[in-house]
Amino acid sequence: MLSKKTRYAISALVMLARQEEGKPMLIATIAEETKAPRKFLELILLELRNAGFLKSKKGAGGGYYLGRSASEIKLVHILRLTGGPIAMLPCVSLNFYEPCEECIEEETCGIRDVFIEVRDSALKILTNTSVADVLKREKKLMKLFHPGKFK
Amino acid sequence: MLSKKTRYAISALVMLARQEEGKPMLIATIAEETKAPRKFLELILLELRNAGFLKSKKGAGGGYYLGRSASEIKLVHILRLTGGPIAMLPCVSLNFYEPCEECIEEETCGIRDVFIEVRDSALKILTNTSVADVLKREKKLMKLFHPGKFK
DNA sequence: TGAGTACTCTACTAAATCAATAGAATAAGT
DNA sequence: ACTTATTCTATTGATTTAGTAGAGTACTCA
Repeated sequence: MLSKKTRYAISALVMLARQEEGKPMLIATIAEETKAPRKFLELILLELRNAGFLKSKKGAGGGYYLGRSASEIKLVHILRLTGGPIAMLPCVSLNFYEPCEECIEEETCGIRDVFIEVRDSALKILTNTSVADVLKREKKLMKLFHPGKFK
Repeated sequence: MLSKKTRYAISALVMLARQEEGKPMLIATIAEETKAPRKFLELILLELRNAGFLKSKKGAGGGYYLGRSASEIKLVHILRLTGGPIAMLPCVSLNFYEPCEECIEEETCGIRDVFIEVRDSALKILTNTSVADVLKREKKLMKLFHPGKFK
């Protein structure tokens, strides 16, 4: 399961991508719209900023805006930054690897072999999907479920 | 990430499948080989038994043995039983579903849409892989890494 | 230039979950 | 009967996640 932290991070980035134009948005506004506790969100936005995904402006008229184009920010980057390992076992994690305590020999472990496959299939989707793609999906779904509101 | 509980459950089942023949195996033996704490493993085996994956015999010469053929026990069954949701978000979980608190409308949520795809790709592998398949993979890997020991 | 706005940073606390332990009860075999 | 071994309930400890508090810093605009 993704942590709330990761969930809020994705929501915030999608939100800022929707806004586009590079216009700064207040933490307070993002918090309200994504239903994240304001102070908690601050920490998350800060982390995203330090990693270069966001930029910020202080003072009146300030706020957060995307630090790079929405199509360059892949979901896998967000997950990794906010600490969620993608793999289901430590011994198959690329970025949070830890040797398996239970099995005798990693290379010949059948369990590990299966979960490498699971990891790869998830990774493939998450590395190919950007924040911009999420927006595209959103639009596609809107047309599908509320055809009247669009043409 | 899978919980230790799930990890121990899979290991135990694979272990018992390797033994086959329906000969009962002591908790103590399984615990030793899978490096699981004995008392903790007891709880897990009990749960597997109550779900029908294992059978047990009390008294001298007793122990645990497979309750059904190794090829019928799919990994997805074990994960679900021992409590690990497969999905990365509650709102896309088939067995542990909870409505999303953050988004306005589930059907048109782009984030959800992506994670449905991730879930399905994992599910496909886990429903198609049985404990028997894990053993097969193990053997294949053994031949690959230790070709001398086999013919 | 100064008043107010809004991000930045460090430290702490609360809650939930996971992992493990303890010990008594029950059942089966010899 | 006595030993072996599973069954079941309850409790504890450790770790992680989620959220809170508050002081500090930088910037904008009038």
